[in-house]
Amino acid sequence: MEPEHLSETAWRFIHHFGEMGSRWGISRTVGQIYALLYISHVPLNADDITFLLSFSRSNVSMGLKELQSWRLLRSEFRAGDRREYFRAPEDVWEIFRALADERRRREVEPTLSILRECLLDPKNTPEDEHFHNRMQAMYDLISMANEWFIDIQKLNAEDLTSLMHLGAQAKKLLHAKNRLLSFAGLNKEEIEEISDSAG
Amino acid sequence: MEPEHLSETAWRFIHHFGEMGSRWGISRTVGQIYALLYISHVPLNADDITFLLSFSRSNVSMGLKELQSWRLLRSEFRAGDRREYFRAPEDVWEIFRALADERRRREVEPTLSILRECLLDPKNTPEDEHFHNRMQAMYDLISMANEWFIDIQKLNAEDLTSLMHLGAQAKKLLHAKNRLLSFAGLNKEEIEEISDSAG
DNA sequence: CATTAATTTCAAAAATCCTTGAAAGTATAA
DNA sequence: TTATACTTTCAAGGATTTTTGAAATTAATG
Repeated sequence: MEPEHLSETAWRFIHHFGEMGSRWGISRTVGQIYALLYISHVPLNADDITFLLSFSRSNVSMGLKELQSWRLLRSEFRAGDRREYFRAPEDVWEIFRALADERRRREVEPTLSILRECLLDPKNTPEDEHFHNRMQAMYDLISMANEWFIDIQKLNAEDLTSLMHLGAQAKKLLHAKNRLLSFAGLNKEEIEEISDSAG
Repeated sequence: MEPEHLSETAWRFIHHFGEMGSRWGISRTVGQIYALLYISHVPLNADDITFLLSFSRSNVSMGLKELQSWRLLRSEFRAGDRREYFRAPEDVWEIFRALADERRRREVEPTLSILRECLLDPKNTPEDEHFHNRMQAMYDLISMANEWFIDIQKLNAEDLTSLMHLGAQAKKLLHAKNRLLSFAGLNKEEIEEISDSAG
């Protein structure tokens, strides 16, 4: 059972994500394959993808392999059919999280390692001193963002939504909460306890 | 006055950021030029960069032009010297913010436009319906993250730090605050007022 | 075990992206 | 105005990345 050809709209979507992928270190092909799997209402096998996107079979195979290395695919087999069927996870936040986490591991962590190494090197001149400070500043920011993402990653889609809508206002909240609790005459430990129980 | 050659450590740093750049849609050269400017204790002109990194003069010129298009450079002139001297902003958060904002404008906004267009297209079949829902889900997440970043961008480095350290706990705070204010017998408007004044 | 179905590997071709030097452009100084 | 110092443009060449088809591999079936 061959799948139908793609609609005009579907192709526009797929094409755009191919282009975007190529700006993000993922090849055009891989971007398009993923976009197709993302919008498909039914899991697809490699031949379906080859047919729908007109790539070579081997290109599709390599693309699927790469997507799997990013942990971005689910796959299944069917009775009486040897072929493997692929699909993208339902939840967009889950997809984004997988992608971001993999980049974190492949790119951010190695960068932090290099920075740590460089920070250990001896400082012989005032220029070295300056260099050291700049690297430290960069290390601090990347490290903080890295930790932050590890933390955020634990949230489900709903909690993420409320946190994001909170946005920059979260800072205000912290102040407001502490002020209120001070009014109420509570001490630090009691504040923490209430915060925890409210999660 | 020629600048000295780069130290071993400096070269390691520059080389790594060149490689990283090439995974992020910025060419190796451009990545290295920026890394050099970032760690330099003194502003550099195009010839200094050519000398230190051994690229062609024209490559450096184009690289600097690209970095300027990303709003990542400061430049200055000196009395009795026609050459333009470049440097990176001091504040790493400012750099990151400029980079992220430019990507937001160049990549995220166009993606949202395409999605909006696709979402307007007619839904003729159940497959179209499914496709529509998936695009809507993606639109919602990207749009939310986009708004969030616009919001976060306004923060200075210090406030960013406290917000990030707050991390996923911010959600708890929201609940804790509302509970406490309820205890205190305040209504919604009063809560907002206190939150605002505490910023 | 041999056959068939499906997938993967890999080296070469194609496409894309990056770098260069020569030439043109711009602006200051004499 | 001409000479000089510096910067930018651009087409050609070089390097890297992507894509492909043929051949090898793996795995299920009769």
